[in-house]
Amino acid sequence: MPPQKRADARRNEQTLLEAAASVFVTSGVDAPVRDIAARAGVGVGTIYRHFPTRADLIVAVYRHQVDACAEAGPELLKQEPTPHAALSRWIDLFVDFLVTKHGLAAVLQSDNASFRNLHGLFLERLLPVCAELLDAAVTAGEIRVEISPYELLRGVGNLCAGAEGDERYDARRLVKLLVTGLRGTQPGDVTPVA
Amino acid sequence: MPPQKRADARRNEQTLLEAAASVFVTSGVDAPVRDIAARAGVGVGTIYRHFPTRADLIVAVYRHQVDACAEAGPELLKQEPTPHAALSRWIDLFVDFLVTKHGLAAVLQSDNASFRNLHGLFLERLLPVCAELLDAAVTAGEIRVEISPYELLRGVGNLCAGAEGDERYDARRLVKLLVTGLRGTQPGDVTPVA
DNA sequence: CCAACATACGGAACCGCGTTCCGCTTTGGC
DNA sequence: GCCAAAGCGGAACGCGGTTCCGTATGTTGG
Repeated sequence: MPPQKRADARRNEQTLLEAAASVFVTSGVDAPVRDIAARAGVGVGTIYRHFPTRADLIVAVYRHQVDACAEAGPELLKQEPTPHAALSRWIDLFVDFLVTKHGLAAVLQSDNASFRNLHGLFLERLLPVCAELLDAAVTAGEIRVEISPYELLRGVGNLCAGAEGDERYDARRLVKLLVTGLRGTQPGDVTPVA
Repeated sequence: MPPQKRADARRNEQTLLEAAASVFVTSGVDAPVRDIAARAGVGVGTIYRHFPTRADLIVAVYRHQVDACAEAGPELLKQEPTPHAALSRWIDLFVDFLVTKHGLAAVLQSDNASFRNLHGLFLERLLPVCAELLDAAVTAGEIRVEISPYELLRGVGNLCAGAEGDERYDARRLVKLLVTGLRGTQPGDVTPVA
């Protein structure tokens, strides 16, 4: 068993998470590390002892929400009338999450080495869920297009990038288009357009 | 009439464009300005006298290709059997262009002030063309989904971001999905899937 | 309660990047 | 050949992530 961390260290870690979360809200996920340190009233060194890289901090801040999103998957599969509906709702959740975090989607697709972790966390948690929902929809015959869970997730993530602050661009609409497109062309299907 | 530029200046501008193009190919669009200067055998100052910002240099390097893409639009409208086919082909061109330029799509969606120009050039040249094709497809009754040219262009661009170097992610497939999705669900339609 | 040691802290320093600035060089019209 | 004007090189600046290390502080055995 590793020895307990010092009390002040644990306190600082908490403070940092809160400071980061709050700064992310106001200045976006791209906020300078120094700003977060300042907000938390600590030195930058302290950040880096707790979170080896910027990306780790971001991961830590959003871990709970990502988990929540992941856990919602199976629930939706039970509640919604069809697997495709569940998939669609779940993707809505994902999109809501991304779109409300200024700059998150953008940073998610940066292949900067330091952000691998971020990408990694999202994949690790969400990919299995996405796969489950997608599989269900496929075996239910609701999806007639070849697509991998990974591709779907990335596609949706990409569509969400830079979606804030541009009233001409509505990520949700495009994602909906994509998800609807998944079912391929079905004869006699009634698709509400508005 | 503005006075002629000095001979060495014109020569340098050319050299710079070539150097930049070549560096972009090997190191991606994100290559450091210093690398480009070194490759061209000039100082960084020279770059900035010719191209006020990084983005302007990128714009200059790709202007011809963007123009070519823009000009292909009306052509396709004449050649292809239907407006939707023309739109689809045109978007293929656009995607090809983006995907083969390492990092371009990513930089295109960065809302960094300095990249506004880039975004701007693309929009200025391509938006009208996209609008024309989209309009044609709409009035031909081939598209039953509300979408603006801007949104389409951005969506496609976004889907292309980070597409290189990830064999699990095929931007073309997703774009195709999106474009197919534009027609909405049509009864008895024959959509070639492969 | 008090050393004495490990642990954690602050923030200066470092590196890479875009961009700016300025003293020097080159060009081209006379 | 002369000399503005135009252009050039690259040092210097600001900013952001990350590292380092001298100092402070929590912890623990006496």
